[in-house]
Amino acid sequence: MTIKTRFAPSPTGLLHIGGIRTALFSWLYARHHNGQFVLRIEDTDRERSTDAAVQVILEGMAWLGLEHDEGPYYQAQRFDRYLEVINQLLEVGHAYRCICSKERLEQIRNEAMSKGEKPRYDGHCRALNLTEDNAVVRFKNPLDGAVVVQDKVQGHVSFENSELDDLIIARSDGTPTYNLTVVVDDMDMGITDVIRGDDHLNNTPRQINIFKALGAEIPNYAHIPMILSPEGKKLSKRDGAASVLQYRDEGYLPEALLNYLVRLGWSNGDQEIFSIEEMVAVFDIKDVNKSASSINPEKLLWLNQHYLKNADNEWLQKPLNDLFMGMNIDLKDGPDLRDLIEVQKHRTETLKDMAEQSLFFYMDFDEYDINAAKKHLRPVILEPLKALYEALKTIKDWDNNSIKTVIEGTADKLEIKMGKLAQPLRVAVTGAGISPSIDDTLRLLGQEKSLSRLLKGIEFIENRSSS
RNA sequence: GCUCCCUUCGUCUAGUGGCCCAGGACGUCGCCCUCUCACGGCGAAAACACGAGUUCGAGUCUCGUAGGGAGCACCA
Repeated sequence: MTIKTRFAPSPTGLLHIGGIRTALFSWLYARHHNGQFVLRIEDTDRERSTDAAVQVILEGMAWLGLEHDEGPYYQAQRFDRYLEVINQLLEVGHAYRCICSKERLEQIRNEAMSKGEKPRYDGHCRALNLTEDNAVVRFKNPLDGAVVVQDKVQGHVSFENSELDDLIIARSDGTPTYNLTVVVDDMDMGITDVIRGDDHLNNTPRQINIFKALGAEIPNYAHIPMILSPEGKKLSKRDGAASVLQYRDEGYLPEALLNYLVRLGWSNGDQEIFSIEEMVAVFDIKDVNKSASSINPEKLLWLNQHYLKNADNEWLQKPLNDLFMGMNIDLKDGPDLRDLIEVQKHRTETLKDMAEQSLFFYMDFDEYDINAAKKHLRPVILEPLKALYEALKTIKDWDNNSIKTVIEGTADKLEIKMGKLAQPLRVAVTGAGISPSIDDTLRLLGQEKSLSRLLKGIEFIENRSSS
């Protein structure tokens, strides 16, 4: 049978990396088995669902290349079908209407809690055969026996039916609830493998009972552990619970994020680096760990750097360009992006770092970094810089080799160390003490700009020593 | 409270009874390279939650304890 998995996020909050990892595992499982991957938006909560959240799901999945074969389906568009199933359940006696007030339910809950029991609905209306239209509809859960979830990650997990209660499948306004819609959809869409967060494990026996009542085939389940913050707590916005797109905007590459996520709770021996193709080839849901894992931003950064170093310069242009645009930088005034990328990609961790550390190539700076200027733009270096200026001026072919030769030659002639000359030069042309190698820096900057900035640096020292 | 789940270096993990005085990776620290910052190279510190049991032998099996998590909605 063809494997069919699905990713079914609810657009009530922005899709974050926890959701993405679930999506990735589902996607990988489907791809590994040459199966199908369905995207379904669970937007039955019309109050809390937002278009912005739907947009993040669609854009995020596309950005990461987790393409779906079917969908996106929207549950809000399938209400007729859910009602049909609810009525069917009502007719065959697997469900019943209930008019218990919220106050009564609240009271039952409180009593159970105070007696040290698990709060459950007491089945008050179960045998009443009510027909009121404004009643909720409850599913008749079996009273005894047990439901065994044969989970691909968690193993056998058994639940006593006596622990479960008659859950509401339709609200008093007639709208269906989550546990019903999931089952109907998974059934209708022919989902063979449900891969989702282990926060749903407790819902699974209820859903299995509904599947049984419907006479439908029960899918395989795999409940994957949650992702925790670096502190081991629940993920919060600042550690990745915000939109996945934030990672894109911060200059992460899709393959780095995917590689990072796939190694969270899953491994293939000691292998750390996985191309998408390798993941698809070796991923198996059975190898997923059962325990939750904390995210580690440093490792993500390391992977991002790895992928950045190995990325195609041509390909990197687009995302880098977007980042520069976001910073209102006019790229016409500086080096070609491909040339910039070639030198910067080996020394930055994210595209955003790359953009930020390259600003001086595209715009003039008003002030020097105060510490760098204090340390390097000093009178002692005035004459050497002047000599260097003259020498650089004579260069005909502005390439690394001639630039380097001139700087080293000047240092030699004046009997000063390379570093003593290069660092002041760097501060003069970049405004600060950090940049690519000095020859790359000057080459990318261009002869004209290099010279004019060096001249300004010389003037700066002169003004400083005279005041 | 009740039900279910989890527990190897700071973090992600390898490990399916002897190959483990526990391996890899990120991070950290040290050294080397070096015009800055990085990259790179070399090296170091760093873990089987605890307690019983089974066994000739346990990180690996069983039970208990402690700690953590999830669920128990007319949310998904």
